[in-house]
Amino acid sequence: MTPAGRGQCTLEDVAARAGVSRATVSRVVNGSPLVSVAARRAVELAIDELGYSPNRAARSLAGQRSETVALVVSEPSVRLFADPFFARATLGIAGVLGATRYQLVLLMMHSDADHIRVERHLLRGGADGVLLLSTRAGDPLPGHLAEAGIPSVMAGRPPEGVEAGFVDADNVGGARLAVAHLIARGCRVVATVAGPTDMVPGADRRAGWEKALAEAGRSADASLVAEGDFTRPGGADATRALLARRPDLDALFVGSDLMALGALDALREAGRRVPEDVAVVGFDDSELARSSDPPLTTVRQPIEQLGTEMARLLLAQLDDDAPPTGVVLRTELVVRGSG
Amino acid sequence: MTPAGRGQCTLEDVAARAGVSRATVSRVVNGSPLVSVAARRAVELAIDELGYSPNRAARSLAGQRSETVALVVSEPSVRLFADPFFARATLGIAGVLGATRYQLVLLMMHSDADHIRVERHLLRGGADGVLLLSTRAGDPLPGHLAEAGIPSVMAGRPPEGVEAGFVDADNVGGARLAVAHLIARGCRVVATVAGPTDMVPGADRRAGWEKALAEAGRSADASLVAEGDFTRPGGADATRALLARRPDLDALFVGSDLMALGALDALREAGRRVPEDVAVVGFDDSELARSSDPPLTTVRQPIEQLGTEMARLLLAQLDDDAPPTGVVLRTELVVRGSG
DNA sequence: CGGCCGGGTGGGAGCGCTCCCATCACCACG
DNA sequence: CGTGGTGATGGGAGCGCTCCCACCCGGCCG
Repeated sequence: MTPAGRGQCTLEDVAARAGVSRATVSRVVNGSPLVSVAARRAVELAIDELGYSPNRAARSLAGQRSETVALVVSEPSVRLFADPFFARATLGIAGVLGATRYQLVLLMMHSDADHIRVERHLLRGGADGVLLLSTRAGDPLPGHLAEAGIPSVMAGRPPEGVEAGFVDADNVGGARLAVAHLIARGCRVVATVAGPTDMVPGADRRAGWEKALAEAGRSADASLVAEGDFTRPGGADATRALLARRPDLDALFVGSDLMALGALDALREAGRRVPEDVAVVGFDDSELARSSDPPLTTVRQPIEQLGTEMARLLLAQLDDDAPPTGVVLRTELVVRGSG
Repeated sequence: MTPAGRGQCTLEDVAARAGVSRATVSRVVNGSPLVSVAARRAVELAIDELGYSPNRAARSLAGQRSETVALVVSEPSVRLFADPFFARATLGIAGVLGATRYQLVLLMMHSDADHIRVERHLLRGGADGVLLLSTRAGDPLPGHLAEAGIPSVMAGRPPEGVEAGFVDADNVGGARLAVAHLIARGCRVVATVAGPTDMVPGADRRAGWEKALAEAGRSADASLVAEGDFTRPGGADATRALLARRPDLDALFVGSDLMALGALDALREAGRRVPEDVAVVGFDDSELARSSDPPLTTVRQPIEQLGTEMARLLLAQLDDDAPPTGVVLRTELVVRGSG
């Protein structure tokens, strides 16, 4: 049986068939320009006939690379963004990476032990590049990767002082949009249920709220802020606290759709009508926003595009060794019934 | 500098330090029993001191294995189960696999071209085992993998004639539960919005509906079935068709929560009150079910457990070469406001 | 007491690739 | 017509591991 069978065929086989040396075939496969047109054609023909495809393990062993991109996700965030954030971003990432020689390896961190395991693996060269889908501010991983010179791209702005590529939705801008909308609607007291301030999106959305208030000549009084934990009950609790503190509030900008649902719960419970008594705007435009009662006015971020951009930025570092850069994606306001 | 630095250290280094040969170290690492206690201890000590961990690429090159488990997902289904199905199942899978030597590689199939690429890659030995997270009935991939002798586990029952491991939720049983509940509630005309019959869960849930009706001594008349495509508008359309055909219906079992939301839309539009005029039960217990108006009574399936079981079954095939087996997970009824 | 068996061990030959270097043809120049 | 490039090529030495085989040594049998 010829080497053409299922049992893989090697560079050597191709070389023999094309009447050239192993090295020349390798050059063709890796796109080196130092090959004559005739040789290149012969090799390409042989590759087609034999159905050759390079052996990953051999390639990465000899080349001291892993041919792998790691997608790092920490578990709590998967649960948190229980809405399709993870799935959609991954979709975008896989779409871009599927067309390259890189394999996408999933690294989920459940426990602290996982955290250590994952970091060791990456620092050991377990992946050529790293995509960080969700990290808390204060997580040392991005910094360590940068120090080790391992290309990486984060979803969300990197913490201060860390030189990493990133793709972020325009959280500040989106929040401003939302709050400006509430003000334009005639609301006088615009409070906010903010996400945890130790998470960048939480902090940024809150900053956008402040900015919009400042631009309208209003002050962002501390009594107008309550912090939630990005969950539905958390949003409800924060809203109750706000209601107790500021019974005069007539608008609520909430740092995530999930928390906004909690806010709706609390408002209903308090007998406030939405949007007549209190207008509510969320953030994310998750699936949930469409089916709540009333449907949620919210800020949409292009999640799938976030994934594709992350992959693209990483590839630029990996293949064209471009320096790490950042991209900010535009967000838009989706007006529904709640505000 | 000793080989202990960041720059990896090899079997040979460990062997030198422990005063044994490379082969002996390899035996220890791979758990061979043919090593004396003294040698084993010396090697383990050396490994700890040097912080050795084996090189994946070398191992898989020499061992003719890939040390990899592929998670295959087709894109349309990610979009469909836009609810956290994918994320949660993946969580379960990664949790189990993280503790093993296998890497989890993500393979998403966007286009038909991807389909071919993925199949070729797998049939070439691109992964030691395969986890199929979502496949349509009629997809040849599971069959091809089985023929090639590549261990695999599917989410959902495999198509007829294919010998593959699988983990399935008890769709039939869950549907029976739901319909029995509607009947016990006093509903007289229980119709169903079924999922596409070419998808196993769609067909099974419909079968459960029929079974429950039969058990109650009622006939599953064809006029009581409309097929949706697992989307919200699809569910609404199917419901409209049912309403036109059977204005007397007073209960609806819907094959997914997303379609059930569509059903609620259509019922509201037709002026029917839920659950007073028409009781509605969904399937999945997605996030959405909790926040709809009224909250959806639905059938819960243990998605994360589905993932862990899939991983476990695959590992059994891989490491203990157990034959492929199937597991069916219990579903339960969650009663909320809609039925 | 010679042979034989078998657990424990070391050496060596790859796995399929990349990359460096030597080689060689060929051209242009002095 | 020699010399020095320069572009194209082949050969060889690994990358770090697994696995086969040969080896050595002790105990036990005949």
